Amino acid sequence: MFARQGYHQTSISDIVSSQKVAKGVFYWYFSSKEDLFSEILKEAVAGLRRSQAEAIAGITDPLARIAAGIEASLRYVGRNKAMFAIFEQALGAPQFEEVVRSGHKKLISDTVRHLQEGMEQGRIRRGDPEIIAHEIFGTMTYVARFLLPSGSPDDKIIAETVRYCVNAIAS
Amino acid sequence: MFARQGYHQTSISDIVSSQKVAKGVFYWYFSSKEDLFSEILKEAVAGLRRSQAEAIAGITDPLARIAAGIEASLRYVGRNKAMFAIFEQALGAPQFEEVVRSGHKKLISDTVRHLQEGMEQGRIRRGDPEIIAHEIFGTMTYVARFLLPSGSPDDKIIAETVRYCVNAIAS
Amino acid sequence: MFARQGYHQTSISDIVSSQKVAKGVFYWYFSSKEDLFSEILKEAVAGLRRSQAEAIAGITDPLARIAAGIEASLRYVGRNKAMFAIFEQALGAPQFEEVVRSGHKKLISDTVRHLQEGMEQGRIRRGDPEIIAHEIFGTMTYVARFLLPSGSPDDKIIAETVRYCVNAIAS
Amino acid sequence: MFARQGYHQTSISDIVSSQKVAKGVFYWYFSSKEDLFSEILKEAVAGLRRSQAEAIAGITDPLARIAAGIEASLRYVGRNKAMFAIFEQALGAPQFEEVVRSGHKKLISDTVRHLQEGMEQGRIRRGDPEIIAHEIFGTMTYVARFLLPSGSPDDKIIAETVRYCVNAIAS
DNA sequence: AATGAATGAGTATTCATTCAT
DNA sequence: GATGAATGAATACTCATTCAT
Repeated sequence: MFARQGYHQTSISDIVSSQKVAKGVFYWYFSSKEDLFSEILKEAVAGLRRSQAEAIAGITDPLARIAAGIEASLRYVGRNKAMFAIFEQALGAPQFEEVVRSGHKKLISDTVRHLQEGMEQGRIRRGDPEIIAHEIFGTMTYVARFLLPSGSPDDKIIAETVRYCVNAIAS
Repeated sequence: MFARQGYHQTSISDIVSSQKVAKGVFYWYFSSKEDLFSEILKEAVAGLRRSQAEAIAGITDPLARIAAGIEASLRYVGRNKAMFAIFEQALGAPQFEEVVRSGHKKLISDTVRHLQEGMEQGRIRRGDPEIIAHEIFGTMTYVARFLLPSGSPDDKIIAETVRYCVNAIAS
Repeated sequence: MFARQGYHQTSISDIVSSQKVAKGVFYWYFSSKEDLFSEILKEAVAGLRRSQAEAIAGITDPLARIAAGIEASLRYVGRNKAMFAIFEQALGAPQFEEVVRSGHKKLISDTVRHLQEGMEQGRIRRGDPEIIAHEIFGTMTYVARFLLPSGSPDDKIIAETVRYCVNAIAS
Repeated sequence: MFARQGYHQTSISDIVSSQKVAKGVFYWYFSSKEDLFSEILKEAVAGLRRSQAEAIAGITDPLARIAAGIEASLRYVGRNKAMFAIFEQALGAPQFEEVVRSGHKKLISDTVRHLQEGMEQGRIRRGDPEIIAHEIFGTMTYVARFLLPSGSPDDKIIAETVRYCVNAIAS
């Protein structure tokens, strides 16, 4: 509901009545509306990291790992569009700044590690890995936001995006 | 104020009292809170396009035009962080979907034109220009969102980002 | 309404609908329910002090001033039973401790002044004026609380109370 | 907890968790929150009467009995400040009017008996014993409320209060 | 006897918007 | 053009109470 209607447009009333439970139950499990939203946010980040980790398991080449990570991420987001929409809402809201920052840091530092390794091995061009990680992340995010919901086949979009990022960073 | 506190955390009261005028004045100039926000949004998009247009004026090589556009955009966003923060808030809110979509379409189609020209001239690798335009946009956006507010010098970040995008699309 | 139904049993809704105004008006004039209650409290104390001051104006004998003050207070409370009931509710409530304390201090110190003067002139027996002031106050308060609302004629009660206090403190 | 935080600020949750039992237990022993509060109230009145009865046992002079009763009451309240605070909260609340009234009636009629006897024996000045009993009660109550919690030594306050009341009613 | 999850009515407060002056 | 008092729908959150286990 947060994804569909937005955080502010979704009332606790909406939430509990959609689950056919009384209002009190909500507060038995969550301390506030913000709390629920944060939980979803954290779960979204955790899920994304899990699917990235699975995808790169066993791949030794750092550049290939990054490519696999991008593909896995886009597929994950494709399957969990609601979670992604929620993430987006959190971006602009001061009250979720902290959760967003912390999620980001984790995701970025995962990528930074592969980038550093790749640079050392000469597979990835030299540069500030922190900046490059953000660039990759941004590429993925926008594609996910504006293209995956559209009609065009995901596979084509995903392949193009992987190619874009690999070109951008390969040495 | 929208940028600093968020759309919902900013009340009409806050706005008018910061300008030392009465509430009625607000409704003399804007039909609603949403209207004001949309105006700011449209102005942000227009400003970004203007600075892109200025930057690429006189450049004939399409790839160079894109590079110049990216640099100009990042500089513009760096100078107008508040506007950017507002844009971000609009992304997650259903009520601004339309304005966002329309702004995006304009920005994307500006880039698509250069990409198509570049592909025809062999300066830019073949691919779906629509997808590539989104990729470029996403790269810029994330960098703007997460790196420009940080302490590190903008020039370094901008140079790295231009390089990233050019590598990604050059043939 | 606070006096009749109690602070917690009186909702903002009750208050505004009794005045046939919308809920928002309440918050235009008072910042909260607590604020309204505090205002009433302060007004009650101010009114009591005013009627005491009027009653003792021109009386030179300190003991007579105290007697006149007691009579005036009881008559005031008799005329403003609602205000008194409100004061009583504030006594037990932690959130009004401060207002109560400050009101009390004023009323007590008014009396303390007369007591000291009376002791110096030998009209009033020696003793801790602070304690005696509380004793007088308590006498009045309980009488007001439990006897004035009853059927019996006020004059008799008031006369008896004045006599009680005067006996208690005269030298 | 009622004394410290107030009746409304104390939830059943607070109560049961402070005792490390589940909510259900509360309703096994008490039928409602009001019920618990009333029980405490009644117990407070009973305790006060018990300590008065003990104090006056064996004293034949009615005036001395009253003096002993006042001293015993103040000492009891000094030892049971929480109970007293609870009594005070009940004063303003319509839902406890009945319990308060009934407690009062008992305490007042105890005193009235001694007063009548004292008047017959010429030890106590003539007057309406009902009114005088309230006056005595009020004196004690306010002293208890505002002076006993303060730092000053209880003995001095108690002695002064006994003197005040005895002066007030002695013939 | 005891647990604690579930209920749902109740309530203070906010705020976009209007409109008589 | 401007004021600011008034409107009232909307909403997060609390908490006494119940009851299946």
